[in-house]
Amino acid sequence: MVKTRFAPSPTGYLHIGGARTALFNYIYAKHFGGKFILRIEDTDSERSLKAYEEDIIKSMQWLGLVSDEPVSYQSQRLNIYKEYCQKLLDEGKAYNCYCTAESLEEDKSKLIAEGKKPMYSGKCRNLLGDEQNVNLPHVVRFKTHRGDGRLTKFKDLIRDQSVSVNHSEIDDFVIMRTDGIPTYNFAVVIDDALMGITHIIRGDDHLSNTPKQVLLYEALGFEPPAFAHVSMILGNDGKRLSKRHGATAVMQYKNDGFLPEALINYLVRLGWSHGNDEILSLDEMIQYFDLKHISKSAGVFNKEKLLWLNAHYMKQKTAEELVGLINDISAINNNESNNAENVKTIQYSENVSVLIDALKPRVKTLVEIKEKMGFYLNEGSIIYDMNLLSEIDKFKLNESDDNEYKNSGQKKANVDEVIYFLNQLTGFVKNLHLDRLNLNGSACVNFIKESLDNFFSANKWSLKHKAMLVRIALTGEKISPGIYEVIFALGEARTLKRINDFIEFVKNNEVMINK
RNA sequence: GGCCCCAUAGUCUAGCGGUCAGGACGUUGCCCUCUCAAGGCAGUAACACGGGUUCAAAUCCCGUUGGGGCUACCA
Repeated sequence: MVKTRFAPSPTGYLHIGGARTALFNYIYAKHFGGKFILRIEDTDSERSLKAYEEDIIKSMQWLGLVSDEPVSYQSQRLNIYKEYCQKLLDEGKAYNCYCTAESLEEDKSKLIAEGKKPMYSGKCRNLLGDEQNVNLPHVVRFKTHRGDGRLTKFKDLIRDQSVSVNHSEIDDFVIMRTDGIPTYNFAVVIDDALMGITHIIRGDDHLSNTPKQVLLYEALGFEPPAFAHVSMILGNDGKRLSKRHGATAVMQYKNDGFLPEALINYLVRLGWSHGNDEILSLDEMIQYFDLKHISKSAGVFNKEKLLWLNAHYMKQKTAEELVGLINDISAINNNESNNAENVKTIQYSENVSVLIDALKPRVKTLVEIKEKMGFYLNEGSIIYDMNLLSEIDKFKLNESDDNEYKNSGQKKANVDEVIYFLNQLTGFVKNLHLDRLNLNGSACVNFIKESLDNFFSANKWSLKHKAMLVRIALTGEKISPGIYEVIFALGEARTLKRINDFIEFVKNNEVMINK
């Protein structure tokens, strides 16, 4: 049975590179009906943090990558590593090293100064029993085969070729630290072997470590698993992805309003392909995934494409689902920054439903939906911005002398005409009797559309020339969903109030408009 | 420095000896249109370089260049 694992160290948040590795492992195992497990490699007590551990687990959950076994922690398996270390010691495959960090550092800088490879001298390699005092601080080093001139090789499934390294390149590396905690290369081999991992899919930053691990598998009498090294994700400057390239933490994407299906889809296509397929559900990924089509070269993270995918997946959600998702992240984001405006949770209603459906094609993230609902969420009065005056200036009541206006060039809107129009609009809205209509959302929007169209044509007005004034009156913005939807979402009372408020705004700025 | 890995448009990629080098994001133009989007249509743009092998090379081999990784009592 195929069994894979994702083995992050809790020394940082789960970032998108790690998430992609986890995803590859997960869908590879599922493709073969196998198991996927999560193992926390917390052997670096200096840098490991509980908070990061929790972040990793939460991120994995959010992405839907569930471990088939309870999450394991290396810090809870110390006795196991000790046991195997002793075995190697007993068999003469490892030895205690009493060299101090200072003397090691000295040797190293000396070798570098001489232009030689900085490798361990092997000073403690052949200490006799009576030359040792295990009560003294010491590490355990693995006895490699330096000098035998042979190669250690392993096959990499992604490159579809063997990678080999000469033993002269492999140092007697430390497997057990002074404090009795194993190093990465040692613990990872024991865990993967004991946990029955059949395929190791990991970042290619581990490619150079693999020969050491293969040597360890042999010394321990374990069968090595299959290896597959995925190249790294780079930032847009071609450098290894880091915080300065913007968001890298998975949870940050959640909070920024991305859907997990979008992130997963983006990540799977960053380095893997299935012909020309771009949109893939988790099930489809599982069905089609293979190592053969994983790219060997590094990929650059491209947020534009992620946004495109996110927009795509948002369109597939119902308005009600989106409201739930938006409220969910608003709660989180508001804990961090207490912006009163955003604290409000959105109450789902038919008005909200129509509005969100109208907004869907206009946004790329959940956060953006809420931002663009601002005019609706704002229950008080709109503070009309002065930059709206330029739109008011363009207003012409009588459209038949369009050319006259254009040709006269300087002519500004006539405030009396603007107000006349707004008053007419008020009358129109009152006559709609929106509150008394018994229509569902889309039927009501249609009714508003027909009525407004009739109202305009009866006055020889066109939507084209009048819509903007209606829009800015009702929303305070130059950009909004269609005005029919806006009127429906706002409802009669708020629509009338805003028109009235806007009339006041126009009156108060008459001087500016006629300037 | 040494060792290892990688190389198709701005980006992600298809390709696995013979293709008009295909798709997607982006970008540009047009259509649609109450603004902005979305959508539709059209366009733009790539085999890093140099040698081989072969009738034929983006594809195979070798160099060069460029990028990345490892070289820890980090993972």
